[in-house]
Amino acid sequence: MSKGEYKLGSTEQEVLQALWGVGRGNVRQVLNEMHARGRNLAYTTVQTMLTRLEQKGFVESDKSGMAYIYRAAVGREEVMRSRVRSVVEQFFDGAAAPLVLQLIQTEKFSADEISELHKLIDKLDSSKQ
Amino acid sequence: MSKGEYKLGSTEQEVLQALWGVGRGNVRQVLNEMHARGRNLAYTTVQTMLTRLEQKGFVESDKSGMAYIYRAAVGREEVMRSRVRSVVEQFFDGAAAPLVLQLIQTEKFSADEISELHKLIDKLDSSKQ
DNA sequence: AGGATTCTCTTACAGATGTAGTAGCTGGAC
DNA sequence: GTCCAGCTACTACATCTGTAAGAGAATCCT
Repeated sequence: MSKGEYKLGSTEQEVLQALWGVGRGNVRQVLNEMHARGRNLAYTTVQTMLTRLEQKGFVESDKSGMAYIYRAAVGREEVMRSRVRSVVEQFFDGAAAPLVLQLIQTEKFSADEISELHKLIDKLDSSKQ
Repeated sequence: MSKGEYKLGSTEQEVLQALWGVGRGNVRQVLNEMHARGRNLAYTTVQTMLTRLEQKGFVESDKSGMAYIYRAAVGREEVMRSRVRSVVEQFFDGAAAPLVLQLIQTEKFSADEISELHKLIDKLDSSKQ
């Protein structure tokens, strides 16, 4: 089953994001990061979240002195890709291209971004045939 | 938080997808669609889901004779876009272009898809400057 | 009419999630 | 040595989700 498919509640996700933000740290540091991001939770709430995230395998910790130091056990990239995958599966029948098309049509891109895309696609193009 | 914001559980989503699939129909029809998609739930489970979806405003119904006929109150497109938006916010700081880049780099596209993309981007390109 | 079928309505219940209080341990300040 | 600030551990509890059974009403078959 490859991965238990990143099933997280929304607050859990926020905490994980904060942890990615700090890299590694104890509860307090993650809490502060959350605050910095405008999310106010109680110390113990963050603690609970980190514990649960650890139980689910998204986070690891080691005890250094009195406090536990937490760090993410899964990469941001990895989780992101899985989220994108899930959207692609659910809404585009597994094909990513239509999503790209839809993004290009709906979202506004700057000229820079466009030429960036251009380059990339050209590269794909030539490596393909 | 923001407004309504499509917050659905996973089974709720599946049921909504099935409802999009059938267009409009009663519980039984949605149930059948679910079965067709390989998802086996009890009749009453689907019923519960539809009721909850209605409470949340994702679905509407009207009584025709004995049975309720359900239909989605939100478009597939709309929900999809919101899901994509949420990924973009969470992982790309709100900018869609990086997601497109990441998709292009990670996913495999057929030659057809590539030329399709090509065309689209050319169009964007010229309409932009 | 009487049973079978099919709906809706009501109720249940376990597990996940969000949120947090309280108690107790511990290392440093004094 | 005592006290405090900070950390963990344990506990709590309301909601939300997934899943469904059972009761009762309308409809249909024969």
